[in-house]
Amino acid sequence: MEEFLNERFQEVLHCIIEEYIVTANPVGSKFIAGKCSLNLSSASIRNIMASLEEKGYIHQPYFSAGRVPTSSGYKFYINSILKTKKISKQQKEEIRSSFNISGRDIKKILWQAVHLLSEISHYMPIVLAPERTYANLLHIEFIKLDKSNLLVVTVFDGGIVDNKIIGADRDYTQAELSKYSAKLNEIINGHNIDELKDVILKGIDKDRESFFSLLNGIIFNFDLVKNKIENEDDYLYIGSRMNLFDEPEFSNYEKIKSLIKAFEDKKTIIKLLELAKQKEGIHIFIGSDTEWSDINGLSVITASYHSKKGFAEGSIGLIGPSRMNYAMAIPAVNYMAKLLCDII
Amino acid sequence: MEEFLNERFQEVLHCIIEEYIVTANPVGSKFIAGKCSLNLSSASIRNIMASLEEKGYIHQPYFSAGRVPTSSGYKFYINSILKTKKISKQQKEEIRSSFNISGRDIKKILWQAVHLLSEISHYMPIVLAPERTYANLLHIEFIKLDKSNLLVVTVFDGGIVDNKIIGADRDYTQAELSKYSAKLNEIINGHNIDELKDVILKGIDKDRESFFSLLNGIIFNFDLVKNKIENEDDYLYIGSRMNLFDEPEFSNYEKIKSLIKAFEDKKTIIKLLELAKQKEGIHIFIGSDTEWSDINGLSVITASYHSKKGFAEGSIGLIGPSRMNYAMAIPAVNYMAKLLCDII
DNA sequence: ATTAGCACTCTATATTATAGAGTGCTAATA
DNA sequence: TATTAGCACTCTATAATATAGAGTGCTAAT
Repeated sequence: MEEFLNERFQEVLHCIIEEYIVTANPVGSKFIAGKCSLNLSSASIRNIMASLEEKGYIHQPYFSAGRVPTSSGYKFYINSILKTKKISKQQKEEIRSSFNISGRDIKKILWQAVHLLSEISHYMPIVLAPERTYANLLHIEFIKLDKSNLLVVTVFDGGIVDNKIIGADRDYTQAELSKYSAKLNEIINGHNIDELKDVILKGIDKDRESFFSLLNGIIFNFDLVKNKIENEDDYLYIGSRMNLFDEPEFSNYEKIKSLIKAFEDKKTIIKLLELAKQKEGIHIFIGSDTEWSDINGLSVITASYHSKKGFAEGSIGLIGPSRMNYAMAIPAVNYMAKLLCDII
Repeated sequence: MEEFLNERFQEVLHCIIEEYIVTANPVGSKFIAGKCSLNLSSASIRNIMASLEEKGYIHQPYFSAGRVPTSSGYKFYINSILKTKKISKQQKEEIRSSFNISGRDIKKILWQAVHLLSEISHYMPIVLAPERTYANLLHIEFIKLDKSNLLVVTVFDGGIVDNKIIGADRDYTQAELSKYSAKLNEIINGHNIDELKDVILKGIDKDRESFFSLLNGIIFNFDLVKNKIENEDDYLYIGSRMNLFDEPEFSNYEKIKSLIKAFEDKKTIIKLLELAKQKEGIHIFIGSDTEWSDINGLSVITASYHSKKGFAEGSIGLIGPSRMNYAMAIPAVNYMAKLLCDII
C-alpha cells in the first residue's frame, strides 16, 4: 500500500512532521535545510518537498506557504519513521502507584485511568467499560421496592454491578424474593451471561411457574446488559476536553463548536472504541479515515485491554490533534492499557 | 433595597430589556420611541435613559452606543415588571405525557427532566439528585465478591440504589451474609439514614461482635451517602451545552473557553443548586451575584423540588445568558420542578 | 547533482478612509 | 413646564489600501 521512500525523503518528511507537531505552523524549506541532518541547501529541500507533495504526504495550504503533513503523511510517519519513546521505569512506577485501587470499584478505576492519561498526555482520553458478555455472574438478588416493582441487582466478577428495576406480576413478599434469589444463586454460580439463560431454565423445574415473571424479567435484563450497557455514562468515560481546546487548531469559534457538537453525541466515539476493542493492541485513526471522518484534524490512538483470561474486554483511547505527539502518546496509551489489564 | 421607578421609567426599562433579549444588541433611543407604548420622542426617551443609567439599571458599552441592561436592571425587571407567560394546559399535558416513567429509575427520570427542559427552553438545564438523608431505607443486602471484598447494596424508597464495595475483615460465606442481611432488614424497615445508626446499634445485641466489621462498613457508608453522593455523575445532571454556545454572547473563542472551563468543574454549579435546594420555590441568580460570580453574563433560574412529604429533596435549574427569556424560562423551570415533585 | 539568485505569489498586519448609529445639548414649541 | 426638533459630536464597525515578509519555483551557474 505504502510507497517506498528513500532515506532522504523520509528524513525531510520526518523533520516536517516533528516541527509541525511542535509549532502547528506550515514548515518551510529554509528551516528544514538548517535543522535536519541532511546537509542540503533549501533549494534541494524544495525539490524533495515538491516530490513529497506529489506523492500526497504533505500539502501546501496556499501557494508559497510552507508545507503541512497530510493524513497519509502522518500514516507513513507512524508506520515507518516514528520511534516511540519508552516510558522510564521510574515513571511507570509513579503512574502505577498513583492508581488507588482500594475498593475495586470498576467505575472509579476507569475514571482514574482517564484522569491519569489526561495528565500524562495532555490530550483527551476516552475509555470504554469492559464488556460483560463473558463476565461471570456472581450473584443475583431480588429486592422489593413496592407492590409492583422489584429491583434486580446483578453482580459480575470484577466488581461490576448492575441495578435494574422491573415490574412485578404480583405482590411478592421480600421473604419470597429472598428465597428465589437464593435458589437462583445456587444455580448460576460461575456461568457467564451467554450460558446463563440455558442454565437457569434447566435448573428450575417445579418452581418455574411460581416465579416465572421474575425469570422473564432477569432474562430480559441479561439481554440488555449483554448487548449494550444501557446508560452511556457507565459505558464511555471521557476526559477533560480542555486539553484539546488549548490546541491552536481549535482556537477559533467555528472549529471549537464543531468539536463540541461532535463529542456531545457519544455514539461516534463509542463506535470507534468498539471497533478498537475487537483488535489486538494499538490502533491509530487519523484525520479523515473512514472510521473517523467526523472530525477533521483529529487523531485517535486506541488500545484494547483485557483480563488475563485473554478475551477482549474493553478499550482505551486518546484523542488529540492529528498533529499530536505520537512518540509520547502511543506508549502512554499502551502502558495504560496494560495497567488496566493488570488491575481488572 | 430597590428604588421606586415611575411607570414611564419602568416602561422604557421594560422595552430595552425585552428588545435586548431578542437581539443582544445595545438598544437606542430612537428604537424605543418607535416601539414602546409611551408616545414620546427619541429625545425624551434619551432623557429617561440617562436617568436610568444614573440609577444603575442600564449601561452604555461606550459613548454613543445604545444601552444594555445591567444586573440590577434585570433584577428590577424580574421582580417588578416581568409578567411570566403561563404554560398552556395543552403544553403541560404534552410535557407530562412525554415523561416515560416506566421503571421508576431515578437516574432515567432526572435525565429525562434535563432533556425535556432543554428542549422547551433552549438553555442549559441542570438537576441535582434528591437528597438521601430523609429517604427511608428499604433494604440492605450484603453480597460476597471474593474473600476480602463485599458489596453492600442499599435501597431507598423512590428507587434510589447505592452500591458500595467494602473490605471484609474475614472470609464470610454468602449464606452468612444473607443471614445478616435478613436480620438487618428486619430492623431497619422504614427508618431514614439519620435515625439508622441508633436503630441498628440498638437492634443488634448478641450478634454484634460476629458481624461487627460489616456494621462498621455500612455505617461508614451511611455517612458517605448522607453527606455527599460520592460520584458527581450521579449527583449533578447537566444538559447539552450547545444551546448556550449558540447564544451570541459566547460567539468568541475566549468566552466559550471560559464557559467550558467553568462547567468542567461541577463544584460551582453543585454549590449553587445546593443553595437553591434549601429555599422554597423559584430563585434567580443574575450575572455578578455573589453566589454566582464565576461567569459574567450568565443567569441561573433555580427551583427546589420535593416529595409530597414536604421537605426539600433536590433542585433543578436552568442556565442561560443574563439576557435570557425569563418570561418563558421561569414558568418552564417551575413546571418541571412541580412535575418532579409529582413523579418522585 | 546541487545550489545561489531572483522574480513572483500570497498572507498577515497595520494604516487609513468612510458610513452610520446614537448621543447630549440647546433652542424652539405646545 | 414638559416635550421635541435640530445639530454637532463621538465612537465603532467595515471596507479599502498599503507594506513587509515568508516561501516558493525556476534558471543558470557550480
